[in-house]
Amino acid sequence: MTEFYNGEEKLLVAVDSIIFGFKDGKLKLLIGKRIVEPGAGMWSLYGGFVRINEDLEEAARRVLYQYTGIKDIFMQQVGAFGKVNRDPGDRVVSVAYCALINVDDYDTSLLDKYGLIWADLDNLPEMWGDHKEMINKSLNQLRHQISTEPLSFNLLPDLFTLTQLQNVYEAIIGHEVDKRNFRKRIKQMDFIEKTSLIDKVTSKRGASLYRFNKKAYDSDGEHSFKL
Amino acid sequence: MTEFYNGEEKLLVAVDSIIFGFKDGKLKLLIGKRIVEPGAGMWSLYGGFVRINEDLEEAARRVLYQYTGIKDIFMQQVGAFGKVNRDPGDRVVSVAYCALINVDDYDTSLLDKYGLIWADLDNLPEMWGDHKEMINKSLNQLRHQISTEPLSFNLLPDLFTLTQLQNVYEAIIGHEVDKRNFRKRIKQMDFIEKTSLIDKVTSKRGASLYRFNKKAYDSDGEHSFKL
DNA sequence: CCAAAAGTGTTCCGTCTACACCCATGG
DNA sequence: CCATGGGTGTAGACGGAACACTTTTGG
Repeated sequence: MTEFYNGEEKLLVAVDSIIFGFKDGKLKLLIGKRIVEPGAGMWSLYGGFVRINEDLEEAARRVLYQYTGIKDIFMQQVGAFGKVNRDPGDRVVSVAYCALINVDDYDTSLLDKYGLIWADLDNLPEMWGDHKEMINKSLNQLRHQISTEPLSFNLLPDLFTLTQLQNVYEAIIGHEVDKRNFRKRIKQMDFIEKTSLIDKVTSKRGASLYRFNKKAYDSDGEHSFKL
Repeated sequence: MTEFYNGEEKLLVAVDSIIFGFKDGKLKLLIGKRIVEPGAGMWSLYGGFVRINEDLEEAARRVLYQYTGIKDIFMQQVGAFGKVNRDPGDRVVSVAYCALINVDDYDTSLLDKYGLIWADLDNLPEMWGDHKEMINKSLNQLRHQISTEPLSFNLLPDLFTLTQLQNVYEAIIGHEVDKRNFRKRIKQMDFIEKTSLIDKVTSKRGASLYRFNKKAYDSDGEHSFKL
């Protein structure tokens, strides 16, 4: 590529991944201990440097895949973090990306290899640099988004019970909601379909299984719900 | 600074400024024609490269000041834009920042010097690269924010009439609202104070002047209004 | 038979919306 | 005297929040 902007200073650009996972009814966060200096041994989001020939989002996906084996999931930009001294190792501008997955859907062997763990969101250790700030911003974003977009379904199997759906919802917003009100709202969303199947695993009585109908959702347009 | 991350690729990092201005009851956008290749002559946001020893936000402020003489205003990050080919001149990751000002509060001599103009938001020309995308994202953000934060007051003098306030509000959200409902909401916000002064300039009858009380606002906590 | 989860309606209250007329004044 | 912008109230619709009991069945 011809370079038009000679004489300008170049910087390291990194991506950091904020991966929220759902497990045991709670939100978790994927973190690991830094293995490189400076700051080796500190808890940290994992990330990597953006290469000259890859998009920011590509870089985020590459890094996610490398550390977790996860691919093809929805990742969303949280923002750029660019204070001069945010990383004592060098001047690094970092772009944070976030994703939301179901912990049990993925294999943990890679995680072990890199020493990554699912930490409890409401009991995080001290974090490296400005990572706490990234996490907070992302969490805010997530909570806002859940009232306009159907995030919860990323965390559930194709068929799920309403109680499971409610558990996911509560984990994200961070507090409990009334069961009857919740189910009333669901009933009005025609893109959440009741099937004739019954789940007998999680309860003795058995609960109806539901399904998220993406086509109905996409074609609907009107989504002023809270889920 | 010692460099810990040797061997990683460095990129150009730029900031682009999305400056919304309010004038004649409408939202405007500050744009100019590119003076450097590639793409010289195309309409563009103005921006600049981030230096190794300045924060992203510092860079945004420096560039804003350089082109407009404006300083000490609230700027907010819109996001990072980092597709590989977004700028044919070189690999550039750009972080967009946005601000909102009142056009008449500032001197235009610098703008003329750099060939910047206040373009009509709803009648923008073709824009360079991904700048249209930046603008749209920023506008969305702005419209969301106006329901949680008192943006409008940046666009008004210290003392303003309710009609002026309503004009600003309508310009941002992009449609008209009912006068009585609007004023009802205002009455419930105790951080918008009626003064005993009357403005006789804009109407024959005269309109009461109001003031935004920042202290009352900050100490209030509860701001579930729409303004 | 009992523990555990599923399922189900109603009432109240606050908020948003739609809507139309009189007032004061300068020119 | 009239054109211009300033100022005011009410009624209905709607949506969110609070609230408790019955059902089924595996162990």
